[in-house]
Amino acid sequence: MGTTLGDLEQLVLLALLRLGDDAFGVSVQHEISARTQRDVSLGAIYTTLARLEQKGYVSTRIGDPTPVRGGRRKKYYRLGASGRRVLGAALADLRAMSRGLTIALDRP
Amino acid sequence: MGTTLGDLEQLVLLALLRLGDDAFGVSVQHEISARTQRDVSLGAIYTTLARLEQKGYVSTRIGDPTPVRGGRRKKYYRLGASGRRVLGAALADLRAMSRGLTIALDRP
DNA sequence: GTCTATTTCTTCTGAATTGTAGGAGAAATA
DNA sequence: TATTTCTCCTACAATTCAGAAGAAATAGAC
Repeated sequence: MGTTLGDLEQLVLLALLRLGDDAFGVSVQHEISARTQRDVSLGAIYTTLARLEQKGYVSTRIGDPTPVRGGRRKKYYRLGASGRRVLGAALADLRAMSRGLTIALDRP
Repeated sequence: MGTTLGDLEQLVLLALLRLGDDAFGVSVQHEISARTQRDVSLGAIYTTLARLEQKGYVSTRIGDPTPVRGGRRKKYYRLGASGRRVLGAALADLRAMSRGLTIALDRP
């Protein structure tokens, strides 16, 4: 049981960073689909979030209900110190491997 | 069964790019362990290479025996056009998700 | 030359981890 | 009660992983 992250785990953790205090299941899905070419199902998002929580990489809190029809209480996720560290390590590894390789990297 | 890459697949493909004409199982492992903090077993490297070949992302050729004791013939791997494209897409997604963050993928 | 030892590299195998989709369920307002 | 939003559950597919076994090459002894 190493400390490495899968590729979806990396994307989800990055989404948490971007979203700050407004990171919950649906908004994470939106963030990923808006910025990448991947369309990930909500089920995949939630199972990934649950696993990251179980590993201690993210913490959660239950939000207040919103005055919107159907506005169920959201479960907010937040990146913890260990999660940030592991994510940084994963990205650092990719950076190290791709350093100097302008060919593959700058290709849109 | 999409066209997404696992995180080890990404590292292996990057290693192939770096190694050029000298990419075989053991050298891929060396390249990754030399540049990253990950220590990946040879078995993991070979299963990943085989899967990438099966997907058509890499091509292979069998090399000549080398004049070294134990110099078994190597199986050389080379990144193909589709592999390069998929790798570029995976890295582009990560870049898009980390753009603007201090933890960014392309931080100097 | 042939046999054996040794080294290098590859392949196999089974298990653990991670990724995935779809639908059921819960919780909120109208 | 109806409707909407969001979460959770479940089952399976794909990827990652380590360790052991296997194959292929040279070197040295005889």
